[in-house]
Amino acid sequence: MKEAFKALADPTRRKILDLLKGKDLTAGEIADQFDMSKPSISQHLKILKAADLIEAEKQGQYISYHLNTTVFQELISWAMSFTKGDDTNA
Amino acid sequence: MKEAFKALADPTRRKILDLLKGKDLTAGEIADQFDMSKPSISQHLKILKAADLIEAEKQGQYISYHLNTTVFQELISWAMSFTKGDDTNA
DNA sequence: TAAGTATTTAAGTAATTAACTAAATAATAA
DNA sequence: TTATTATTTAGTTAATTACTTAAATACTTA
Repeated sequence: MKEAFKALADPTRRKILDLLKGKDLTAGEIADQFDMSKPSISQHLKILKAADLIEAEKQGQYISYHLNTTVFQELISWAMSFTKGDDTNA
Repeated sequence: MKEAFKALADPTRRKILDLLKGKDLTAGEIADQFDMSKPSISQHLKILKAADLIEAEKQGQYISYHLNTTVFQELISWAMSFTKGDDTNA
């Protein structure tokens, strides 16, 4: 989760996650949505992958990215522990 | 939420939030839990407050801090939108 | 009012981050 | 094999962040 919190701090990376909602996209398709160089987006993808928020799948000369929901679920549990008399994460 | 994501990226700030689970604490009581200068903790508290994750209440010469759960709830909704065929935040 | 305690603000610095361009790798197509 | 396309890695730089110490502010008590 430590990595995920840092990964989520950046607005470009959060927008990438939004783009991946519902549909998988290649690195290039993702980069096309930003006014930023492809290497910069590649770096962001690397950070999101290291945080286990996304997964990559090589398809020929393309690399397809998709969401990995497990860390989002952990995040929900974490946040819920602050909303009640819950001491799950104590 | 933008501010909250950045605030949550730092482990010291996440630990402060954990300390505030269940009980309110003064700035000094919080600082005592860390091997770090009081001004540094004060800065972290300022960032958490700016992100609406905590609220401050002046009590005489002390300042008492407590959690504000609203942003945590927003965070839960946000994270949930990634876990299903949900397009709430689309 | 003067002294002490609690906390913040200010100013400076070292480490980290996010961007860039150029070069490398990998797959496909001619 | 050579060229083209897709993507990443490497190296550099500017901006941001997280700390520090010193000074300022605010309240309490003698």
